[in-house]
Amino acid sequence: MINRVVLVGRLTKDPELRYTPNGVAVATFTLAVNRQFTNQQGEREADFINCVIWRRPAENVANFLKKGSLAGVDGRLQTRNYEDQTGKRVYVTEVVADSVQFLEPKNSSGGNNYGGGSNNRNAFGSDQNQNQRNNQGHTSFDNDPFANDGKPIDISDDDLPF
Amino acid sequence: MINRVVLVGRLTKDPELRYTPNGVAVATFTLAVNRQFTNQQGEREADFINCVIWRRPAENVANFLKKGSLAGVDGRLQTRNYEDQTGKRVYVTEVVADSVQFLEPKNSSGGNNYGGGSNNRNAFGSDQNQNQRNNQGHTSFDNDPFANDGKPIDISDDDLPF
Amino acid sequence: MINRVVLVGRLTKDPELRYTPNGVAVATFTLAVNRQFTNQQGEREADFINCVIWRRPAENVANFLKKGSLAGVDGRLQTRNYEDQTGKRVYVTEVVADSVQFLEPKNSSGGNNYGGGSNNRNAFGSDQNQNQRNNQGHTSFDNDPFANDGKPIDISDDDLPF
Amino acid sequence: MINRVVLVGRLTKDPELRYTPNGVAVATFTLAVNRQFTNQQGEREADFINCVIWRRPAENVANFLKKGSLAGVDGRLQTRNYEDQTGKRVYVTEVVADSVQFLEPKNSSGGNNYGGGSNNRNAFGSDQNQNQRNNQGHTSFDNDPFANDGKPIDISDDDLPF
DNA sequence: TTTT
DNA sequence: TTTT
Repeated sequence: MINRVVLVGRLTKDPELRYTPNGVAVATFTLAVNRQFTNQQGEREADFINCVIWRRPAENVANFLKKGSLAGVDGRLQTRNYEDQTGKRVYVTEVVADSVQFLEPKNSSGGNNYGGGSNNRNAFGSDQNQNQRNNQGHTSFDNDPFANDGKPIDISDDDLPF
Repeated sequence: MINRVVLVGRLTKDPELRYTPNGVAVATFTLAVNRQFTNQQGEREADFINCVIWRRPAENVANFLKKGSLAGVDGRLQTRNYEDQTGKRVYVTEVVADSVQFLEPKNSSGGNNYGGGSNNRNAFGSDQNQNQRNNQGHTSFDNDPFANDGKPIDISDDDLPF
Repeated sequence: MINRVVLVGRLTKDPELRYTPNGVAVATFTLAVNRQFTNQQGEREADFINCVIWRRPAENVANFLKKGSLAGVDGRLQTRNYEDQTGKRVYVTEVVADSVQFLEPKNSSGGNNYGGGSNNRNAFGSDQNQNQRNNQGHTSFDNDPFANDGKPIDISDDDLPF
Repeated sequence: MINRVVLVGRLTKDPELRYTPNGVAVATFTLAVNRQFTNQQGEREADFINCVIWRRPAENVANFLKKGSLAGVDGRLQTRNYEDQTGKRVYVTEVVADSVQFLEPKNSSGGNNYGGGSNNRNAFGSDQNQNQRNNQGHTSFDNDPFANDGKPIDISDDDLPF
């Protein structure tokens, strides 16, 4: 059956890189996609779409994108559900990316900081994401890749698309 | 920015047709889209994707699709959030359809009942959705089109895409 | 860069199955995709879009689709050019399918013949495409997969997407 | 039926803006979309896809895009055919854009010239496209919007999508 | 809360 | 050269 999504938008935060117990990389990020039309208050709203990407491109995403980066995603919609702390079932819809395109101009450093993000991607110094970026000290997880806090959910190596 | 979704799948239930206080039709339905590959247990899983369509095509959807119907959707991803009964914020991602294509063969009546649905679309007799289908006794609403129970959320005429 | 096409339409003819000199299967077919709106003469026109699919799914297409079959295509646009008999350069745009979905109902045999096609897919008897369908007597080619007549063009194993 | 195309690529030349006899604007341009994978010679090839856009957005395209600009297109595939000078029928596949997104950074002037294009969009001085850009001296046409030379083909107001 |  |  057909299931295809194409998005172009900006990352709302730096991407998160994690590893399954089997060592498979998975990056998650949220794209803010501005709507074409303004609402009745004349504001241009945005949709905030959670995206997941696996394996090698996950590491590229973590290395080359940051908060504010313009990116294109070609992927498919996936639904999951899990039980939250209170025992309530939570339904999640996210985009599993087949590929992510980096749409920032190459020389998009320094001045073009887009007002956010750590921006020390290629820089030395303290970076709280550094260990993940460098693929050491893998943050292994067996749960929701969008959860920071390690509540066990249902993502494991089983979710690998291939 | 680019936000495009194309799906082909089957309705998990009969579509729901409602009307905003201003009398604008909106239909909601969920598409089950079978995944291309089987999981590690060898099962073919599906994604269950909530869809919304407005105005005239909403009435067509309510009239021509039912549980089990094969349909194609061309639309965009939309995110919303609202507070549930317990005060918890719920995040929703759904597809706002620009168009819905009916992929059932024309003569898909009688024998081809696909084992589900009320299937009295053009028939007489008791149909709990009949009043909506016939566009009388409009179920007006000012809330989540996916909620059956009228808890006020955030969809109103403001959400009309044009 | 992003290059994505999704189509649903009907085959204008039985698909053509060929093999590269290296034995790689490639199927070609044209989808008639009816336009949403009628023209000023009130006619519903169609676009006729050439599609190519490689390898295993190519053989599935040849085996399961025929003239008039409803099919969905998820793929990308490709452009090529070649010199025709008269030395004129011809520019071609076609869709390279990643996947093709068969949208005919399973029991779409007998009565549902859609007035065209050989329709002896699973049948015995004379079938002029049989040798291709059965993967014997491979029609090897080193040219335009849409050309019936073997004029050498530019498609070879080099064109394999992976 | 479903017919959807999404592209991100760079304009191979400045867009061409024309007007139908009825004064409807139409812009044409070609997008170079780099392929994801390199060919057997290790080169990254591109597909060159002709695009058309009508009415108001056509004028925006002519005003804001030029050779080398990064742009996204959301549209549908269209096929046409016409008879060339020699009486030979020529088949054309192009993308009719519903919307075009400008993906260049705002401050993409001066230094960021991307090595091509006239780049005097907002500048004074000789610009062979100026009259078109300024919407005076409309280049009316009743033929192929991709032909520079006015050979009558088959595009007229009839081709307006709405 | 899920379809064939 | 076009499908239902």
